[in-house]
Amino acid sequence: MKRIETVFDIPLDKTFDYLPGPFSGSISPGMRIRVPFGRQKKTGIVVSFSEREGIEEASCKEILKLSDSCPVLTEELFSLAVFLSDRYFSSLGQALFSMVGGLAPCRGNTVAPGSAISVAGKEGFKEEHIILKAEEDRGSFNRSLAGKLENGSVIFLFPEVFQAESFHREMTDVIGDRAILFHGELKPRRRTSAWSEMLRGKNILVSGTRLAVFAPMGDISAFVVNNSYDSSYREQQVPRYEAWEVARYRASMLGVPIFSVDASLSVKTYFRLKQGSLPAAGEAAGRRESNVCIVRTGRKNVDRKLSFLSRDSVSMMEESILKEEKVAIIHNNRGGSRILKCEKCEAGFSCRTCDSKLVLSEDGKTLLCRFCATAIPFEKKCPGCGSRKVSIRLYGIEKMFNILKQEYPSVRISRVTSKITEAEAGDFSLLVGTTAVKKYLHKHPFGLVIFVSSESFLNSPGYRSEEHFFILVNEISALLSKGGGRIILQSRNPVMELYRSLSEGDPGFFLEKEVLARKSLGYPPCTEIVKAELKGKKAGILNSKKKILEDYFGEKGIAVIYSGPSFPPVKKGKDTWKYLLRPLPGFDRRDLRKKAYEAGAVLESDPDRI
DNA sequence: AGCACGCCGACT
DNA sequence: GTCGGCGTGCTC
Repeated sequence: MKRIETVFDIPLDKTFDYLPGPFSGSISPGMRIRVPFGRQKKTGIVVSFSEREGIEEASCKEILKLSDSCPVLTEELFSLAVFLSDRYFSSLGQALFSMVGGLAPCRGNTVAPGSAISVAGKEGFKEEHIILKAEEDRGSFNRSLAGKLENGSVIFLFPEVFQAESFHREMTDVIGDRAILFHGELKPRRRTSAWSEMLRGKNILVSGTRLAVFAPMGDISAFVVNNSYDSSYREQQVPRYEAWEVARYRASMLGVPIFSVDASLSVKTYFRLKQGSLPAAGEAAGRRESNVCIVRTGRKNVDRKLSFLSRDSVSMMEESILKEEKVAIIHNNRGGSRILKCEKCEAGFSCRTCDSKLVLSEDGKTLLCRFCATAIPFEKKCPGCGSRKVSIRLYGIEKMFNILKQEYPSVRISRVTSKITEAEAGDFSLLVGTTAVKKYLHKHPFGLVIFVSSESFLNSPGYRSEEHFFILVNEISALLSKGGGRIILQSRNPVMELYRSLSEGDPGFFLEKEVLARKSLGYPPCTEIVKAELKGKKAGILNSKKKILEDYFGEKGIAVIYSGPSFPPVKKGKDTWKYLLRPLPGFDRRDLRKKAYEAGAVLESDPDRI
């Protein structure tokens, strides 16, 4: 009797065999089926048939029902799932379910027999990066790339749903229902109908978020990724894929081009450009006219009443308000944003091992290095010269908002944080908030954007904090450039390459330095790192699991960069252990995953946050 | 992953 | 004395 080999959304690579029962003639690989699984019922995905009769027939259960009347996955997506499971440490089942897990049962429409993948051959693959001078140019780039539609379907990825929706509306006006919107926030029914239209259709233009990288058309002719460095391209659940990377892999397998339309260079893009693995798109690495101005803040030049702004910032702000331009004040509120500065010496808060900046832990008790495992207790004095003249300032959005309202009673001031909705923000001419104000910069012209404390961004832990700030400022710079808006970066000590790059509009200073740092310290994009998270309550059991992992790391030459709950500080209880690993190139990914599974650890390749 | 079974610690 | 959290094992 024929067996149906099935995989599930569980971290096991094993396939489970079922008997077709009454559905014998109507099952094919790529369909989802409902089956008994232990004491529960589960949905699985059929991967193949086997004729094996060896195992006892009795232990093999029958399929309960078919979830789909036709396959929801193509052969190409199957092989993409193999890539996902290998690259991002998941089972094949988890990879397949990340593509079609959210779909309602798919009924009534059969895939046209001719729609099997036409493998175009690898020669059509190329990677191109477009760096926008102004955000307004994005539309025309995307529209021109939509011209590729003549040769087959095109997938457009956007970081946020609202951006995908707006491009989709625009495209619907041009090509009608050949424009399809696809993202994870669609209700199952709409998501399913979009999926089956993509399965059957030709010359489709898909606009979507990271999930749309799995759009199932058989005639894909190009991928377009907007702001390809954006952190929302990273899936937070297993498999923790990165959509730009998946798109690139898919493009290379299909032999089609991939375009990135970016408001900023990222370290990764720059690294690839430098390696020569990318054709430099125009002046990708070149300069743009800068609208960024650095303002050094210190005792002497802060405003009397608005103590979080320098006098220069205040006068520029008042000037803008008089001209009836909108002004935004941005502050990174995370963890209270402690700003450390020694009044006596310059080098006080640097790590002795790797010369990187030290930051204060959330509890304020420890100084932590953003790159290595250095952690020294903070005793309210400068670790360099011992001076007690160390300033720790703490500002919040709320406090700044109240002070501003008091000082400018006639100005319409609004607050923006991730928790405050647009309606609540209302009409305004002065906006105070976290990076959530970015959304407003898209929707209204602004004359001035002030970063209260660049340090509040740069001091957040993680090897990419400088890069994130660099990208954020470049994005805002692109948003403001057409309207002649300006950016002020307040900083207590603006001496890094980063500031020079931003103020001179030349990304090279920062990117060059950053690539060198990543290279010598062994961080992405130069070296792959893997984060392993281990949970456990009882010390004894936890230690035995830790031992499984640590023995394995030792045996395979996998370097552990740090471990234990002391670094970085773990917020959610004391029961999570994190390892940051630096495996040797070409390591056995499947084997590492197997060991991690044994120890109950979750792996993430090249994590953004460490 | 999710569920049941089974082991030790603190409670009426 | 049991209740329950957590660790372990199994799923065709």
